[in-house]
Amino acid sequence: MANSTRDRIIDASSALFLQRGYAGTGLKLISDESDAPIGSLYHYFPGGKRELAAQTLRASGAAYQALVEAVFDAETDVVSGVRACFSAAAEALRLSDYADACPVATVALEVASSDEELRVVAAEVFESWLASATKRLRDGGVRPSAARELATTFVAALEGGFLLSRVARSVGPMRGIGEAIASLLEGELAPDGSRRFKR
Amino acid sequence: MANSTRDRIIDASSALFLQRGYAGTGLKLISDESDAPIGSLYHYFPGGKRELAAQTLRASGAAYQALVEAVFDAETDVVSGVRACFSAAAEALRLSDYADACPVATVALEVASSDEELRVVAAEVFESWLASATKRLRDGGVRPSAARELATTFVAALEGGFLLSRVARSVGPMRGIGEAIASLLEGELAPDGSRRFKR
DNA sequence: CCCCTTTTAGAATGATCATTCTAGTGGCAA
DNA sequence: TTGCCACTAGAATGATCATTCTAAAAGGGG
Repeated sequence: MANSTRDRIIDASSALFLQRGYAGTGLKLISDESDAPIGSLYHYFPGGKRELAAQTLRASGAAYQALVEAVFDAETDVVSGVRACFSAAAEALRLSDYADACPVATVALEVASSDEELRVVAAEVFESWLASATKRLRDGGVRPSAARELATTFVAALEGGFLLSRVARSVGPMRGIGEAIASLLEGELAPDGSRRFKR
Repeated sequence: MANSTRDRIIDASSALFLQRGYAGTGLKLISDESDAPIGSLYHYFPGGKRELAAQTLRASGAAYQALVEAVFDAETDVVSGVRACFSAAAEALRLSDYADACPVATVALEVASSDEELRVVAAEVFESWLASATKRLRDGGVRPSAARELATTFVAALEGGFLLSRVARSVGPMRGIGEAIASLLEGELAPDGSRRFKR
C-alpha cells in the first residue's frame, strides 16, 4: 500500500525540483510544501536530499512516461499519437502557467556533470522513455532500423519544446515543434520511400 | 577594449553555471576558477550574482550563436548546415567529456518559473537564436511560412540532444537527432511538395 | 614625484543550508 | 494495561551561502 506522507513528499519534491532545480530547492521548502516535518523526510529517505531526489526522479519519470503513453495510445496511428503528445504538453504548460513540464530535465542538466549517482538515475529514466517510444513507433509501422532514432528525436524535441515554451511563456514553440515532428513521421510512413529518413 | 579580468569571470561563470546550475554555483567557486577575488566580482557586477548570471547568459548566448552561425555558414546548403551543427555539437561534447553544451539551458530551466528577470534574459537569447536560424533557413530555400517553425524545431532538437547526450554520456542521441532533423529539412526542400511540412 | 581612480584582497556578517539529535506522539499487538 | 515500533516535531549544529566592508595595491596622467 502506498504511504500517503511519502507520496506527498515525492509530489512536492517533483514540482519544486522541476521549477527551482536541485540545489535551488531547500529541504525546508519541501517540508513546508508537503506538510511533512523534516524528521519525516529523513525517516522516509534516510539518504537525505540525494536519495529523495533519486526517488523523485524515478517516480515522476515513471508517472510521466505512463501519462505520455496513455495520451499516445489513445490515438489510432503514430502521427496522431505524436501530435497528441505535443498538444497535451502545450495544454499542460498553459493551464499550469508554464510550471507543469518535464520532471527530469531541470535536475538532469544540473547534475549531469557534477553528480554521477543522480546522472545515472536520470539516464535510466530517459532510457526507459526511449525504449517505450521506440516500441510504439515500431508497432505503428515505422521501419525498425529507424525507430530508435525517431523516438530519440521525438523525446528531444519534446524536451526542447518544454525549454523554449517555458522560457518564452508561450505554447507557440511546443505547438510548432509538434507539427514538425508529426510531419517528419508522416514522411517516414509514406508508401513512397524515396524521401524516407535513411538508416 | 575588453576587460580581461571581467572576461575571465564571465568565462568561468559560463562553464560553471552550465555544469552546476545557478543555485548550485557559489561565488566562491567562480572566484577560485577565474582567479579573481570576490571583491572583483562585485566590482564588475555590482548587482551581485544575479547580474553576473544575466551578463553571462547574454555573453555566452551571443558567443554560442556566433559559433553555430559560423559552422552553419561554412556549408553550402541548409541540410548540410544543420547536419554540421549537430556534428559539431556532438564532437564538442565528446571532446569535453560532455561538459561543453548549451550555456543557457541549465540556468534557463532553473529560473523559468522562479526568477522573472533571468527568465526574460534567457528568452531574449533564445529569440535571437530563433531569428538567426529562421533567416538562414529562409535564405536557404525553405518556404518563408515554414521557416520559423522549422528553426524552432532545429533549436529544440539541439537542446534536447544536449540533454540526452549529456545525461547518457554518449554522442549517439545528438548524432541520431541531427540525421532526423536533416531528413526533415530534406523533405521540406524537395521539389515535389506533396510531403512538405504544412503551414 | 604626487594624486586619483580602478581594482584587488579577503575578513566579517548574518542568513540559509543539509543533517543530526532528542523527545516526543500515536497506534497496534500481546 | 504494557511494550514496541513507526512516525512526528523542530531545535541544535556546523558548514556554506551572498553580500558588505575596510584597507591597500596598482596604474596612469600631471
